[in-house]
Amino acid sequence: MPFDFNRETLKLISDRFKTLAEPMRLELLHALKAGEKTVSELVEETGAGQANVSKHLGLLHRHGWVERRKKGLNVYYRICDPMVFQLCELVCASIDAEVESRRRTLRRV
Amino acid sequence: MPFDFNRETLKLISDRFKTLAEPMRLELLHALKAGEKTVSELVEETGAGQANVSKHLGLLHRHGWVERRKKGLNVYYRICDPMVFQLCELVCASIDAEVESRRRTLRRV
DNA sequence: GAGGGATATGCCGGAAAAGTAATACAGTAA
DNA sequence: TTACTGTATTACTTTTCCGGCATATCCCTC
Repeated sequence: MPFDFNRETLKLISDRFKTLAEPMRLELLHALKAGEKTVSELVEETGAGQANVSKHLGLLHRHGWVERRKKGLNVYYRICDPMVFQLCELVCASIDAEVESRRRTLRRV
Repeated sequence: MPFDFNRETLKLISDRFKTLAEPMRLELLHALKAGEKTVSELVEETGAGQANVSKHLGLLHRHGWVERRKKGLNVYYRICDPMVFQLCELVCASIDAEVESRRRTLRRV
């Protein structure tokens, strides 16, 4: 077991969850699943403002979810750790479980 | 694949991450790992205010992470879906990976 | 029913974070 | 150098959320 769950560690973990707790950032990560892309491409794809996209990418980069590479005027971002998709899949499963649980509750089964 | 990642789905997923993006809630979940506990016990264990603990538990409950059971004056909370600990372990692994990555970067390896 | 303990809820102030616009910075081309 | 493009950063506004206080609600005991 690499961690004991003191306050400091819990803060680290929650910070990491917080990074994923924004639809726009998830959208960016999902867009990058297909391969590395420039900021402009991501702006185009998401329809969000350039400053906004840039800030979210910066945050994802600071937290180690994406890496970047400069090429001329462009900056290419790419997924650093595909584990993020495992996390999303687990969360999706938990959403399924929640929906199913509520269904059972409603049916009084 | 149960989900396609449209805006609505991304909102659902991010909401779920957001629920875990708070040290206090992680601490509560961790405390409940040992078994179901009352609000008072959790207040005692965490040292937080009663209203605060109650609100966090309510949020965790609304999002399907914990279940509750009333017994006399007390309300017993318990983990609903142990998957949350899988998520934490994955995040811990990603923290390790990030630390290691930064180490490599600093060493220019 | 009255009193008291356990839990939930509503309100408020402050901190954190998101979005936007404007601007600064870097790289390219002429 | 000058002009232009892509990206990052800053300042500002608005929204969201946590924590604390007071209070309401529920349930037990007497």
